[in-house]
Amino acid sequence: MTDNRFDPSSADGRWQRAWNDAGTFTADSNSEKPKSYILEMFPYPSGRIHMGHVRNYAMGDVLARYKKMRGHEVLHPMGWDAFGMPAENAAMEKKVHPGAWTRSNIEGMKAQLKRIGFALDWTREFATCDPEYYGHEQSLFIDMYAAGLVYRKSSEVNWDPVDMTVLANEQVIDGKGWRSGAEVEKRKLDQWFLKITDFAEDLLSGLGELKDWPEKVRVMQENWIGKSSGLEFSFDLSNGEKLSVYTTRPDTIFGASFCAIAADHPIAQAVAASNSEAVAFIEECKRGGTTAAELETAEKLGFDTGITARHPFTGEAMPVFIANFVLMEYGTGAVMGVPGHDQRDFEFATKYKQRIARVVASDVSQAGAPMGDEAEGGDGVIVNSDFLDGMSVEDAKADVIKRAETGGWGEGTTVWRLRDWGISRQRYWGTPIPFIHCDTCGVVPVPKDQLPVTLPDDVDFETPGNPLERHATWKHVDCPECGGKAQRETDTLDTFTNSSWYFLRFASQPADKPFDAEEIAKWLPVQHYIGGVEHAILHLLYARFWTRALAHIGKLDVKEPFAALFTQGMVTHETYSLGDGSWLSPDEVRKDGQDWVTIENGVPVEAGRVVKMSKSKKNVVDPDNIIDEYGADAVRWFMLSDSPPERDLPWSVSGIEGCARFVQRLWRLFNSYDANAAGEDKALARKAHQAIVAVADDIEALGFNKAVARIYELTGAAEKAAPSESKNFAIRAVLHLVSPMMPHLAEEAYAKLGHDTLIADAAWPEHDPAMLVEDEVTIAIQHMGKLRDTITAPKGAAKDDLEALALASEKVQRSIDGADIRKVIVVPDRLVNIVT
RNA sequence: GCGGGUGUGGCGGAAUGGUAGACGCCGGGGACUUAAAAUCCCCUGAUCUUUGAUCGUGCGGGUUCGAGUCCCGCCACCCGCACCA
Repeated sequence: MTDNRFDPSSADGRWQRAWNDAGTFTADSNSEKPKSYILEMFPYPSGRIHMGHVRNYAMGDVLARYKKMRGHEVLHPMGWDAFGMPAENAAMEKKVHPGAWTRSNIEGMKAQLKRIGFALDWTREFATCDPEYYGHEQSLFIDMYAAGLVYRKSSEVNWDPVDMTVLANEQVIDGKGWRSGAEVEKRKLDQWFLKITDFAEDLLSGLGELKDWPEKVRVMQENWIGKSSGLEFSFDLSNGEKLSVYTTRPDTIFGASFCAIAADHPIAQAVAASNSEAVAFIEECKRGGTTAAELETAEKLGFDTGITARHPFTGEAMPVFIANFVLMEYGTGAVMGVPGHDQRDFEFATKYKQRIARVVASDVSQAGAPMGDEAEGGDGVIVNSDFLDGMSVEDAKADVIKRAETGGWGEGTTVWRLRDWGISRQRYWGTPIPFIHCDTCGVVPVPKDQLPVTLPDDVDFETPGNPLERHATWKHVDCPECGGKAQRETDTLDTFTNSSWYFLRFASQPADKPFDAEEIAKWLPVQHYIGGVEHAILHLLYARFWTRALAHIGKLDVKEPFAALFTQGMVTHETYSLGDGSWLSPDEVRKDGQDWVTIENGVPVEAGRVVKMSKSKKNVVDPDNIIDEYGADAVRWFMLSDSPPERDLPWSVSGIEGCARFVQRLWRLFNSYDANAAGEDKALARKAHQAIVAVADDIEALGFNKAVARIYELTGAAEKAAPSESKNFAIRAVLHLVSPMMPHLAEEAYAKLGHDTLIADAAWPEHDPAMLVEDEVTIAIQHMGKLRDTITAPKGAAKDDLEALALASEKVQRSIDGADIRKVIVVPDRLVNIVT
C-alpha cells in the first residue's frame, strides 16, 4: 500500500473480512432502532453472477448502507431461488445431479457476490432447495389446504412436449413453452390449484394503495386481473335448450342480431355429433395460430348451426353461429353479436350478411344515421331500442340488468380474466407436494410431524418425464389415516411458490415453524424491493397473494409485502458480428481507428445495436474479470453512474476506466487531508453542507446517478481548494457520502485518517442549515425573456435594488435601445426580466 | 387495437414555469517527461459578418413577462397486453 495509489486487490478483501468478522451487517431483530428491510430479488443460481445482478444489488446496497448510516437497523439479506428446470436440464446434459449442480453454482456465485463487498446479512442465507425451507413451505401449503385455498381438479393443461411438464398460462407465450419454445399441447390431468381468484378483488383494490410502485407495474397487474362487469343472461334456443352469454354492453341488447359460441362450447360439440361439416369447422378453428400477427389478420369465421336464439325483448329469432373469435375460457364461451357497436361482431356480420343496427347515437336526432365502415364504440344516447330510447349508455346498462334480474332471465355479474393458479409440475427439482393418495381415504395431507417430505437423491434423468413417478420406492408409503398401502403425490410445486414467501423467511427463521408473526411484524413490509420488470406480473402477484392468503388464515398481520417497488433497467452492451449471423464477444474484437476488427486475424467486424447482455448475443462482460482489473468500487460506481436507475445502462470500457480513475482521484483527495490546516473557506464549506443534504435526498429518491454527479462536483471543488479547516470538512463529507457506493476505498481512507472504527458503522454527516443558503446569488437579466446579462447581488436583495442594477447593465441598455419599458418582472434571487 | 413509457450536444444524461446542456464519457489543444503511462490546465451544441449576435430540448399550435417543463393536436421509438365479449 502506497500513498499515491489505492490498491483494490489488497484492500477489497481486507475490508470484506473486517465486515464479516465484526458482523457489521448482521440484522438484530431486537434492536430499538427504526427498522429498514431492503431487499433485492434473490437470484436463481444459474452459474455465474452477471452485470444485471451487480447493478441490482449495488442499488440495494447503497440504500442499505445509507439507512444504516442514518441510524436504522437494516435487514439486507441474500439467498437462492434454487429450484427450477435449468438444474434438471443440466442434469440431463452434463450427467450431474440437480442438487450438486445447484450447490456448486451457489458456492461460486456467493464467492462472486462477496468480492463485490455487498452489505449483506449472510447469517440469514438459505436456498429454497434446503429441506428446512421447503419443509416449511409444505406445512404452509397444508394449512392453505385446510383453509380451503387448495383444491384438485381434472383440467386441461398446457403440456410442454419437450420439457415434459405442465405450464401455467403465464408460461405459455404465443402458444409456445416459455423455456423450450415448443408448441404447447392440451392434455387432461388431475392438477393442484391455489384459489388466487378468491383474492382477485382484494389484489386489485390493494394496488390503489401501492403509491410507491411504478404505475406501469400496477397497470400490468390490473390488466392481468382483468375485472369487468356486465350482464350474464340466457337465450331460449329453438332446440329447447338455453344459451348463456356474457356481455359488458347490455345497453346495446336491441342491436343484437346473432349469437356466437366457441368451438369447444358444449352446444357446438353437440351439433358436431351429428354434422360432419361442423366437425371440420371446429377442427379449422383449433388450427388457427395464436400469435399477435396471426390474430391481427385472422378472418372472422363462423358456422351456422341452424339453431336460433329468441331475443328476450323483441322475440326475434337470431341465428347461432360457431365462431373462431369466441373463447371458451372467458365468460360463458358465448356472446350476443352486436355488429353496430363491436368491431369483431361488425366484421363477422359484414361477412355473413347479418343485420347491422344502430342503437347508440351521438344524439336522438341521429337515430337514423347510417353506420360507417366500422363499429362505433363511443358513448352517446340509446336509440332504436324501445323503452331504452334516450337513455345514456350507463343508465341503459343498469336498466337492462334490473329488468333481467326482475324477469329472472339474467343477472349483473363480474367476470375476471385472472384464473386460479395451477401449481402442479411433473418435475423432480421442486418442492414435493405433501399429500398421499389412498384408495380408501382419498387425498390425505402428510402429517406435519413427518415433514419435510424430502426429495430422493437416487434418481436418474436418462429418460424424459418425472423421476419421482418412476422411482422404485419413494412414492410407496402407508396411508397416514388407515395404514393401508398408498402412494405419494409425485407432482412438485411451481417454482414461483418458493419465491412467494422467501421474504418472510428472511425476516424470521425459527426451526419449528415457517416464521414467527411477531418477528415478521418488526420488519415487514419490505421498504424497498428492487428487481427486474420481468417479474411485474407473476412473481409480484403471487407474492402479494401468498401474503394475503397467509394473513387470511391468521399466520400474519401483513397484507402487502412490498411497500415500495423499484424496477431497474438492464445492463446493455454493443454487439459485434461478422455479418453472417454469428456473434463475437467483446474480448474477441478491438478497435482499429473508427472500425472494429477481430483480434485474432483483423477481419472487419460490424458493431451492432446496444442490447441487453445475453449469452446468445455474446455481448456479456463477466463481473469477475472487471473486478480483477479495476476493483469492486469502480464496478459499483459504474453501476450507479450516468443512467437513471430505471433506464438501461450501456456498459463501456471507457466508462469503467473513468470510474477507476475517479477511485484514484478520490484517494489522492483523501491523502491531501491536512489535520493541521486552519482557516475558513466559506464557499467550499457551503458546497459541502449542500452536498450532504442533496446526496441524501437523491439516495432516498433512488436517484443514484444524481448523487454521483453531486459527489463529482464536491470532489472537484475540494481538489481545487487550498488547505483549510473547511477543506478538511469537505474531504470528510466526500468520504462519508461516497462510502455507501465505494465502501472499500472509504474504509481504507477512514482508517488512514486515524479512525479505528469502521466507516460502515459511522453516521451520515451532520449539516448546518445556515450553511445551505448562499449570501451572494447570480441574477439573470433578461430583456423580453432573453438572457442579456448576469449580475451578482446579495442574497435577499430588494426588488427595487435588483431592478436598478439590471437597468444599469450596459448590455441590457443596448438591447432595450431606448424603447419604452412597459413592465419589469423581478423574481428575487433569480432574475429580472424587462418588458418593452 | 388497448394500456404504459420515452424523445435534450458525438454518447449517457442534468435542469421547484425563471441563466438549457450540471456531472461523466468521447474528442481537440497544452504542461510535466529522454519517452510513455499517470497527473494537471484549457477548449468542446450549431451557425454567422465571432469584444458580439442568431438559432437550438421530436413536429405544429397555444397559455405566459418567461415553456425542455403547462395546455391542445400530431410524429417516431420502446415496453406490456390482446379476437377478454
